[in-house]
Amino acid sequence: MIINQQKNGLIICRILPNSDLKVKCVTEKSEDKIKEAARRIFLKKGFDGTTSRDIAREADMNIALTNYYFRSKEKLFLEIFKDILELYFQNMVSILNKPVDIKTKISDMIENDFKMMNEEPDLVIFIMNEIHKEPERLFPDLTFFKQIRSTLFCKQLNEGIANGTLRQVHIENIIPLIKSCVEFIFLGKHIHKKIYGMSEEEFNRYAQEQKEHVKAMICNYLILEG
Amino acid sequence: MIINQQKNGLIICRILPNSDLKVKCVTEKSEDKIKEAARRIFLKKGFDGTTSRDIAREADMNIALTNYYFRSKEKLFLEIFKDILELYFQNMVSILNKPVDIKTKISDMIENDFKMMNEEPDLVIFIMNEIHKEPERLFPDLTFFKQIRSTLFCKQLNEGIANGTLRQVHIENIIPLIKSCVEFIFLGKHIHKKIYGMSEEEFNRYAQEQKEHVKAMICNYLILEG
DNA sequence: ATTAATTTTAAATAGTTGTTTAAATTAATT
DNA sequence: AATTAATTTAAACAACTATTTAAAATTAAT
Repeated sequence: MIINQQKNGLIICRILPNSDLKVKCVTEKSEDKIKEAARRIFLKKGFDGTTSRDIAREADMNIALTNYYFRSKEKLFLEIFKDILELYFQNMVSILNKPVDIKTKISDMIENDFKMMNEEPDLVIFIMNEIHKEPERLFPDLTFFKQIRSTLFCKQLNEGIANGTLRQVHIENIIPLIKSCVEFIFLGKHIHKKIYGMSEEEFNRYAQEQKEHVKAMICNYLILEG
Repeated sequence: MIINQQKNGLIICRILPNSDLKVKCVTEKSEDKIKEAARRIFLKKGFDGTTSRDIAREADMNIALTNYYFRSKEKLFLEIFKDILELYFQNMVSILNKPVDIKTKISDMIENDFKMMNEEPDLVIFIMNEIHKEPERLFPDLTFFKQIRSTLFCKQLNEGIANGTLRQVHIENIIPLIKSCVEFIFLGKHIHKKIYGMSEEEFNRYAQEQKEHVKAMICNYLILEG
């Protein structure tokens, strides 16, 4: 048997005519295929805009399988939503805990947000919109939220305030300052392009500019000179 | 006839028994009732989450009337969406044109955003989400967008940059800085309350704090000290 | 007062929604 | 190889969707 690994992840097995080998194609589990397809569609269209048939079509699966594996559209959504929320926050918390100085950390946070908004442009508006529409159903026992208050960043902030190198700002004030300025222009990407007459390339340049302004502005404000 | 104007806008007319006067009760036009009801529901649930029956129920009108007056749910939505976009932008442009110094104007912008987010908490997330989902259908001939580039604020910014009192920042960079920090914490109001364990009152205090930080931070950055 | 136009109504349209069924197929276990 | 379990299928379900119809009720015009 000759095996050629291909670029796109497929494995092609050429079996000799007189071989008694059998090939078991271990394809992705149906459950996972559905969940990934649903994630894509939910992110793009939101819960209300997504139909069971949209998901089945995207996953290339029979319409009944969503309910076979996940019991209902709602249950599937809640599973996916929890994953997305955890991803979003774990990412943030792990940067807040990095052993670097506070200026670098602010820069890292902003760079990370910038990267995320480019790679997953639907993610933040999706989270915000779904929570805004129905705040209660989407917060089960997500205790990992409280982690932020015990991150290294929080400790660094308090120390800096204590020894007079940082301005007296609460953690809940400074983090939104860091996150909002970059995320906002991506949240309203189409509006901004329209208002200021920017092409895709021009927007990208503009977003880069904005990123640097935000870094400078926040550090200017937070870090006290002499 | 004795007329008493009431607090809630109702007018009560008491007609004397032997009077030959007739009272014509000019109630709100059905078309307007539907549009206003639709506006409320669309803002709360979004286009996909709103059904024709939701609108009819909210307006207390027959289900067929929406299509009688507006031809379709889509047409009604587009009309309302255009109104909302214009309201949002005209409000902003009129502040940008106010004959006050740039520091006051930044403060006014932030105060206005703060007020708006409190009074119409669904407005900004609604605009962003609907445009994000379907950018093309929602921009017909909205040329009023370009107004921003010719506001007094823009002129003041360029003058300040020219005479060295202001940092060299493009208009498209500074306006999102002003708007994002306040709007963002309201966009994610429920998330922020959850993360930092805030009650409604605590959130309001926190939002006030944030507002003042943002004012100071932006002015610090933009306005260069002698 | 009669006619014409407008507005409102209940009912029906055809299509879509999330979900279920029961049979068919495949895989795992004995 | 036979039996059991797990997966997949096509078809159906009732409820709901946006929209239309045609008749009724109301208002305006003559």
